[in-house]
Amino acid sequence: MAGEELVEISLPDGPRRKVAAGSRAGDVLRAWRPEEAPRYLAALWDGKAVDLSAPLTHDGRLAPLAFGDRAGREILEHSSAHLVAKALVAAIPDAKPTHGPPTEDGFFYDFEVRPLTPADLDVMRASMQLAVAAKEPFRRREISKEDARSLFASNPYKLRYIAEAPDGEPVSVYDTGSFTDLCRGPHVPDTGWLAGIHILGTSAIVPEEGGGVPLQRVRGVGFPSRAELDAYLKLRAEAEARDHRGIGTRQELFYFVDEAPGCPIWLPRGMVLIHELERYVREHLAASGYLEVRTPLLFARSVFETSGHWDHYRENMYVSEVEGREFGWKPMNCPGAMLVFGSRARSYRELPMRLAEFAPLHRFEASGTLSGLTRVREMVQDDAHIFVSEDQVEPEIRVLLEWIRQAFTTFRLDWSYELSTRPAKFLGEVAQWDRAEATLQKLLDESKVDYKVSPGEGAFYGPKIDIHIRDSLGRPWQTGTIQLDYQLPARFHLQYQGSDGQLHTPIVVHRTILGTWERFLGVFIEHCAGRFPPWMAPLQVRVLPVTAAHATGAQGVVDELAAAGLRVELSGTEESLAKRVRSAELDRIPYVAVLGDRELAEGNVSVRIRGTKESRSFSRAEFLAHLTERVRSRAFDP
RNA sequence: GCCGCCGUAGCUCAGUCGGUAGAGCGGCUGAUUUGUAAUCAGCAGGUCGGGAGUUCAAUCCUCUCCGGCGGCUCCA
Repeated sequence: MAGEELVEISLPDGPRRKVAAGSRAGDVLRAWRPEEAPRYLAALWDGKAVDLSAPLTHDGRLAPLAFGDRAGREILEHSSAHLVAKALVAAIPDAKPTHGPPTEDGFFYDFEVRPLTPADLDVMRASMQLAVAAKEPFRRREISKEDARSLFASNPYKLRYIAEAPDGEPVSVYDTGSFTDLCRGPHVPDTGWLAGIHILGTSAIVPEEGGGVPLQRVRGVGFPSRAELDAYLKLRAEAEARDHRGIGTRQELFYFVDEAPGCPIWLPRGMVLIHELERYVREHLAASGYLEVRTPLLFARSVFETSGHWDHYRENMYVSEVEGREFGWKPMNCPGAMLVFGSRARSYRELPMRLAEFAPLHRFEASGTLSGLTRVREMVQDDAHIFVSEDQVEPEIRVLLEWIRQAFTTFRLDWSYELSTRPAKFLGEVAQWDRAEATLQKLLDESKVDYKVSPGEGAFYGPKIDIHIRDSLGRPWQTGTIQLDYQLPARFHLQYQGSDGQLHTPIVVHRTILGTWERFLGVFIEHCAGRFPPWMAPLQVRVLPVTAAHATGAQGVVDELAAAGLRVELSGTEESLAKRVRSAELDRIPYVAVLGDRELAEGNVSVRIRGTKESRSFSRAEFLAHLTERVRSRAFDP
C-alpha cells in the first residue's frame, strides 16, 4: 500500500485536502469539522448525494449533508422507508416491497401485500425500535443485473426496476440487517439515525401502471431523534385542534346530516361568515364594473349538450326527470352566463361584460372524496364570466391577478399559482389551446410570481390558472381560478357586433377569486383557528355586566354598538364574571366589554381584546371608533 | 368509487371478555349577585348509526346498508 495515490478534495468555503484515494467521504468530513461531523448523515460528492462510506477515488468537491438540508432530510426519510419495509417483510414474509420515496413532508413505501391491520403496525413498530437500538448499518453493495434478478426473482416490481436500469452497469442494493432492498441510495449510516421514525397510517392505492393490483401504502415521517419526532407530533396535534369540522361544531357555524352527505347545513353564525364574504366580494364587483345575475339551478339536458358538460362532465352531475324531460342540476354557472349574453344582440361597446353569479351548484363528487367543507357536493362560488374581445383578454386577467393578490393578502393566506393545460378530453383545436396557454403563461411570468405547471389538468373548455391554499395539515386545496375559454361562446353561438360592423365571437374568462364559500371557509377557519377577523366574526362584541345591577347600563352600550351596525350581545348575569369571560374567550369573540360600577360611573368600558389578557379602558366613544375602524379596514386582528 | 379504520346523550369520550349503559361539558330548575379563563346543588337527555342473522339473551359476534375519518383517484 506504500506510495498510495492521493486525490484532491475541495470542501465548502474553499479548503482543499489531499487524501488517499479511496478515503471515505465521512472520514474526510470528520477530519474537516470534527465538532459538526456527528450531524452529517450523507455527503454531496461532485453535487451528487452519496453515503458517508462512499470512497473518494478521484479529485472532486465534497460537502456534508445534515437533516437540516432538504437533500439530507430526504435521505433520512428514504432510509426510514427502508426500515418500514424491513419491518413489514419481517412481519409478513410474502409482502412484496415496490418503492419507498421521500415526499414533501415524510415518506411512504408501497407494498403488494394483504391489507394491513393495526396489529401489523404494532408488530412493525416494535421491530423498528429494535432495529434503531441495534444501529444496524445500511451496507451498500453493487451487483450485476443478473445477480439482482435472481436475488429479487419473486418480486416483479423490483424486476421491473432492474430491467429499467442501464445494461452493463451494476445495480446497487442495500443490506440492513437481514433485509436487502434494491436501491440507488444513499442512506444514513445506520438505523440508529432513525430513532424518530413514525408510521402515520396506511391506505390502499391503485398504481398508475400495472395490472390493477391494489398496493398498500404505509406513510410515515422520520426524524433523527425521538425529541424531534415529539415536537413534530405536538405541532401536528395542534394543527388537528384547528380542524374546521371541530370548530364548526363548537362555534355552531355549520353541521352535516347523514341524509345530505356533502351538503353543509349553515347555522346562523356560519351564515354571518358567508354574508361577510359576499359583502366583501360584492364591494369589489361594484367597484370593478360587474353586473350580477341569477340563472336557473336546473337546465334541460340540451343546454348541457350545447355546453359540452353532458359529454364531459356528466358523471359529476345530478340529473332529474320531470314530465319525461331530463334536467341537469348545474355544476357550474357558465351555461347560464352564456344564455344571458346571448339573450339579445350585443355590441362591442358592452365589452368587457362581467357577469357575476352566486348560485348554489351541485356536483356529484365520489363518496370517498368528501371532506368537511373542503370537498362538498353543494357549493356556492364567487363566480363571474367576463365576455371580452381578443385584445381585452390580457388587461382583464392582469386585473384579476392583482385582485387575487389583494384578496389573499387580506386573509393573510399563503397562496400559490398553478397553470393547468390541455387535458386529454378537450373541446376545440390544439392551436387555439396553445395560444390560450401561452397567454396565461405570459401573464404569470409578467406578474413575477412563482407557479407550477400541471400538464393536462385544464378544464375541458380551456386552460386555467388555479390558486391553491393549504389547510392546517398542509394539504393543498384549489380555490380561485382563472380560465380562458374560446369554446363555450362558439358553442352557444354568441356574437357581438364590432366597431367594424362585423359579427365576432367573444372570448370568456371564467373566474372565481375565493373559489367557493365552503372550501374557502374550510381552509380559512383552520388558518385563523376560529379566531375570525373582527369584520367576519359572527359575534363581534359581548358585553358583560358585572352584576344584574349593571345590566341596564350595559344594555345602553349594546344598543349604541348595535346602532352602529356591530354584532353585539349582552350576557346574562347568572354565571360568575370569570365564567363568562372564559366562555367568551372559548367562543373566540374578538371584544369582551365589562361594565361594573366603575365603568358606569365614568362612562367607560373595560375591554378585553382577544389575544390579550389584560383589559383596556376605553371611553364609549373611543371604543366605538376603535371597533368601526377595525371592521371597516377589515383588519385581520382585533 | 377503491383500501383501512371508525359510528355510544347536543358535544367530547368511557364502558359492557353477550345479561338493554356512564362521566365531563352543554341544556333546564333552584340557590348564589359575582371585577376578567370554570360558584354550588338538583333534574332532564340514549330503542348504543339503520336493517338482517347467530343466540335463551346482541350496544358488544357475523353479514349488509348508511354516514364519517385518513389515504388513492378526482376536484372549487
